[in-house]
This record gives sequence, structure tokens and C-alpha cells, in this order.
Amino acid sequence: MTTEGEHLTREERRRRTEAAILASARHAFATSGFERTTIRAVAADAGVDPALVMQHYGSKEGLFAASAAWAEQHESMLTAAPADLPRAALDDLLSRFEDPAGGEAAIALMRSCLTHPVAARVMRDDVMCDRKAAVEAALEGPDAALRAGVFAAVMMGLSMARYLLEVPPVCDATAEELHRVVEPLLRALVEPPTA
Amino acid sequence: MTTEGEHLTREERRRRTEAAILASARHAFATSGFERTTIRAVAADAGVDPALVMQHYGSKEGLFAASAAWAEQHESMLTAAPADLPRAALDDLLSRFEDPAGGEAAIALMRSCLTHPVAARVMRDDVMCDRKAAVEAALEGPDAALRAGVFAAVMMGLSMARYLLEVPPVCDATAEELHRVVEPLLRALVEPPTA
DNA sequence: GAGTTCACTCTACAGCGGTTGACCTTTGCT
DNA sequence: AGCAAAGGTCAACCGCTGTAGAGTGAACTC
Repeated sequence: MTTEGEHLTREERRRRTEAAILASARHAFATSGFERTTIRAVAADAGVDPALVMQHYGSKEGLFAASAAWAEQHESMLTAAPADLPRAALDDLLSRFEDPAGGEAAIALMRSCLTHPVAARVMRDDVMCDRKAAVEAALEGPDAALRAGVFAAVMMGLSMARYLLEVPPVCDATAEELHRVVEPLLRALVEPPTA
Repeated sequence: MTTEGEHLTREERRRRTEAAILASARHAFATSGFERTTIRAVAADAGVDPALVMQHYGSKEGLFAASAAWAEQHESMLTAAPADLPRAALDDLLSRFEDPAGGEAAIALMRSCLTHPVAARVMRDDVMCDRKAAVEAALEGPDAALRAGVFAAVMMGLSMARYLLEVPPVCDATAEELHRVVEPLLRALVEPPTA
């Protein structure tokens, strides 16, 4: 493809096509999941030959690994006091998915995390356990580990309902509404079990 | 297959092999998702020729439709007072997934609900919206619809973390521990927002 | 300005997987 | 017994998809 821009250095060309391929791949993986996206479709969308995709990323697995990613969680998740955790976690979720590139990468990971072994491992060990650890560190009292795990599960359920399944009331809600409804819920997890 | 039982009527034979195929299919779909399970594998596991599967269920989609299902929710979900909803919902979830056949059918549906169009539709429109409606009917106050939707999202997140992704602290917890940790959380959603 | 390198394309292979139609074999009816 | 029907098998087709290898033309080097 390479629009009619002139005088592109070789490396510049390479970077552009590589970026184009990656963008198409992210979109395809985020939309259709790993199994349903074909190298050919990605290549066509990027205006490129299928074989070129292989040359750049080695294999479909390699392309997926480069496309599906979970950006670092915000520092606020790690440093927040228990009382501030709910807000920090929701902010982290919202900003992560609204980011244009990172959002699709995150969606691509989630989309396949129930059916693709590597995506499942990343989701379980990296995303969920990191989340859990961050929350658990701030918790006290009994069931701290389980409460942290449930915290992570809730965030995952919300993300999937809002961005992947697109369940009506959740995917249409504004950020404010979500804060209003979800934060009290998370607070019930984070606060030491009253009584 | 057809173990060495004697004198089976034709219809009886048919029922048995059909049941064997369905059991294998449920297991395969629940374990690997729609795209990764092959008719051939299902047939082999059931000790049957692949073509027979087609004859019984018409197509892979038909087999999936027969395998992935979401049993009716317990009446308690529909008749519970708001204060009892959390317990009813958790009981519904736990008993649904521990049921030997229904559990795999439910897992099969969830496993593919992010990547298979029909499964996604069923999950969104039937499961989530029914759940939401049941909860919403019991709620009052502002954001009732959204709170009901978030309620459904939380249940989905828990199910996936526990039965599909198998995230450590959540999948190892006993029913009692889950009740102890999750119910207060749901109560925060169900109770009218205490200003 | 000639040769090399590198991005890129074309063509083809090989395997898999859903699906089909012809065939066999046992059951049930008369 | 004999015929029809239904459960079940076998072999094959056909399209798709990941992947590999040879080739091409433009960009860089000297």
C-alpha cells in the first residue's frame, strides 16, 4: 500500500507497513478472536501480501503475541490506600479501554482468553494475578486473598460486559454513572468485613 | 461403541448414541470452544463415525446449538425480595455449574460467547438480559437498570474466573467462602443507594 | 553507475476439517 | 422368509488456511 508519500527511507517504509499490519491485526483479533482471523484477511486489510506478515512476525502466534497486550496498570493501583482502590481500579479500567491502540490490544487479549491457551495464561497469571496482588497488598482481615480475587473477577466481568459482549445497560453507561454504581460495590469488598 | 448390552430396540440404540455424541460434544465445546473442537474429535471420543454426527445434528452449528445451553434460572431469582437476591443469585450460579450435564452445557456456552456470534447473542440477550430483568424487577431507586446490569456482569465475571479461567483464589474457594465474600458485595448493589 | 541488500510479491504446497453420497448391516414388519 | 427402513460406516471431495521458496524491483553503498 504505502500511500503516495515520497522519498521514504527503507526503514521508514518498513516501520509503516509493520505498523499497518499490526493495526489491522489488532483490529481483527479484537473483533473476531484468534481462530477466526486469518493471516490473509489481516494482510488484505493492511494492503499487503500474506507472506509479508509471516516475514515480519514469524507465525500467526507471533502476530497475536505482538497484537494482544495488557499495558501496565496505573501506579495509582499500587499505591492507593484501600479506600481509594475502587476509584483507582475503575479509572484504570476506563482509561485502558478507551486508549485507541492499547484498547484494541486489551480487547484482543480478552476476546481470546477463553479459547486460546497463551491468552488464557497471560490473562490468568499476568492480568488477574497482578490485579489480585495489587489489591491484596492493601487489604487486611480474613479472606484477603479471596476478596482480592473476587475484586479482579468483578473488573473482568465489567470489562467483558461493557467492551466485548456489549450488554445494553453496562455498555451505554457513562463513566460517571459507572463510578456511581460500581464504586460502592467495590468498597464492600475492600472494607474490612464490618461486623 | 454401544457396549455389549443385548437386545436394544432401535430407538433405544439411537437415543444412546445420540446421548453419547452429545456428551462428547459438550465436553469438547466446554473444554476447547467452538472453533477448536472438530467433528472428527467429537465422533472419535464418542466412538462413532464423523458422518453420523452430521446425520444427527445436521451441522457443526447444530451440534453446538444442542450442546451449549443455559438452563432456566431458579424461581428464587424471580421471586426473591431484594434482600434475598444475593443469596439466591449465588445459589443459582453454584448449583448451575456443579450440575454434571448442565454445567458443561453452561461452560460450553460461556467458553465461546466471546468468539461465536450465536453464543454471544444468546449470552447477551437471553442470559444477561434475563438476569438483569430479574434483578431490575426487584430494585428501586435511580440507576436501577444499570445496577441490574452490573449485577449480571459481576455474576458473569465470577463464573468465568471460577470455572473457565480458573483463577487461583476464586476457583479454589468453597461455597461458604464465596457466600461470605460475595454476598456483601452484591448487597451493595441491591440496597438502595444509602446516600 | 554497478552491485548488493532489503522490502515485498507470486505461486505453490500440504494438511486439516466440514460435509456428502454411496454402501453395508441390523432391526422391524408382514 | 423376505422386504423395507433406519442406524451406522467408508471413502472422497473441496475449500480454506498457515506456511515456504523463488523471484522482482527499488533503495542503499561504494
